[in-house]
Amino acid sequence: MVKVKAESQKCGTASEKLALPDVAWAEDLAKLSWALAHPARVRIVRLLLDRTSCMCGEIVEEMPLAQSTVSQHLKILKETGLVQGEIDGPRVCYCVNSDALAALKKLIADL
Amino acid sequence: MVKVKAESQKCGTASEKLALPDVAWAEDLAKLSWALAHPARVRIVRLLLDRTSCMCGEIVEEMPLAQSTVSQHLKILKETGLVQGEIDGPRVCYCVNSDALAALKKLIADL
DNA sequence: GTGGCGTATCGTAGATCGACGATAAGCAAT
DNA sequence: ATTGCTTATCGTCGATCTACGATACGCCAC
Repeated sequence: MVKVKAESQKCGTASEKLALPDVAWAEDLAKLSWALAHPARVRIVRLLLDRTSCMCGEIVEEMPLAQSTVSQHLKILKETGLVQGEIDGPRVCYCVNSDALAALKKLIADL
Repeated sequence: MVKVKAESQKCGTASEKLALPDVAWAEDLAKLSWALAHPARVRIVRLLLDRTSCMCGEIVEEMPLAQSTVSQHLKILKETGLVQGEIDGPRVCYCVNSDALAALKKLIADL
């Protein structure tokens, strides 16, 4: 839906520049894309989608990575908003933020 | 903020393993996502989509980056296959590879 | 060929990532 | 309060990214 006005002219005039909102838009998409820019994070998201929720320890078992490394990836995913964790006693139950995922899908689809 | 659903579901003993193809799939998606994991590259792709094709020099003028930096971003985009450049005399006309873009859209949409 | 234009590559420097082990922090049960 | 389990953070290392200027390459026009 974030359509940009058509400046579909020939590659002759460099007069047009990207609108300011476009910069923020690019940063949003870049941030979300960056969250998925590592295979481990992609697999984590996939895992959470398959299970709807999951503990950190289980993710660790699925991947050849140390617990601290997985925790860091989860932190990144949380910072981008793609994943959220709910404290459940001594554990944390992670799940995908479907709103953020939908936003990413829309940004990509509207590309 | 966004709220999360109940944590009641215990993530019991389902020690499922990701299928092997899933690893390759994750790497593919990660690679494509990585291409868009930088605002400059997002803007480049957007610019190319708006114009269907564009020279490197024009991209440079649209962004506060040196020509060599833009060239490096273009190289990354080419390596991922999202963008391709046609040599047109002394210049290079870049355009988005719609197949690769469609592949990315599908990978994201199927998430 | 020479010159000029557009692009790619090189080399460098600073910042960030990705990985790990070690350690701290939080909560439930004893 | 102490123990045990789960997760987060710290500190560090090597690798990679990002940016830039400088330079090399390719292609026309002259």
